[in-house]
Amino acid sequence: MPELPEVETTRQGLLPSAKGGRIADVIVRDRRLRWPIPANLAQSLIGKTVVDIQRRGKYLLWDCRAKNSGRGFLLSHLGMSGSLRVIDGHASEAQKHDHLDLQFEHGVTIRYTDPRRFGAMLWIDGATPVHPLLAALGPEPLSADFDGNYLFGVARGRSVSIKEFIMKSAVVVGVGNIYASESLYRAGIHPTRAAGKVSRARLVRLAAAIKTTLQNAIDAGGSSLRDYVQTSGELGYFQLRAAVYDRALLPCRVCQAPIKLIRQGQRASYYCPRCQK
DNA sequence: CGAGAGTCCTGAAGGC
DNA sequence: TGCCTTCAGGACTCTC
Repeated sequence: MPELPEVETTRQGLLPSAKGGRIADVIVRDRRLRWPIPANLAQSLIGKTVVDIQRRGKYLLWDCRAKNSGRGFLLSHLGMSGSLRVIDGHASEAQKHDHLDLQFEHGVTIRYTDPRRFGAMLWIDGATPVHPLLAALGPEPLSADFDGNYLFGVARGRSVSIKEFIMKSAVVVGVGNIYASESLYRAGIHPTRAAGKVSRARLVRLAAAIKTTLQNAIDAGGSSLRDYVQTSGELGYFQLRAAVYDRALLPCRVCQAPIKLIRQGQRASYYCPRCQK
């Protein structure tokens, strides 16, 4: 499922095909996503040029402008099974879960596929990307705004586990279940420890671990599970060798202790009982 | 306000 | 072989 590295990889994969391209048509096959695709999405997009694609957390913001008739943003999210890929031409042999096509004047189609339909395709009208979904988001994990001191400040008094804490989008965006476990392992922090009880020094390590883990995955082109599809349409692959994720009972790569699997907030958590305190 | 549970969805995997 | 159950997961939304 797409985590931040996959979303960033997708953004980078789409840019060369989309940037500067003018949208000729929008084919909507199924509106039933996380929220229904708005009825005005197609008419809002058609005739506009995609001048840039930005990322905020796991959301993509497609900056769309028309010469005379305004500006707006396509707000997209891949959910957990969504993908966007570039197709040459406007061929329409759509498969079962191909819910939306963006057809460009220069002959390229960008196709959105999402079997579980947890993703989103929304429209923001106007010159600034303001939207309720974006209003309460925390800092970008790879930005200078995010560091151990910031984490320490927002974690004070919080009894929620550190693992669930770093997965909250209001704390920091883009840290999903896989990278939460991987980052905590790298930082040597036990996932069930209360967020407010982790020392400043250890949160400094954690923030650094999150940055390293995400950046490594981005550099590798995005790791993936099961049904992630790259923008080129190739199947996803594990570029990042997981240290703990999905390795229950397998030996820790450092100390050989069997990796533990527990459940936190209805999510699987993996950790090394010896390396993480 | 925070914490925890519920919710959407489909496909894969496991049990019988 | 086939049906049924369970699980997976992002993140919003609701309840207490």
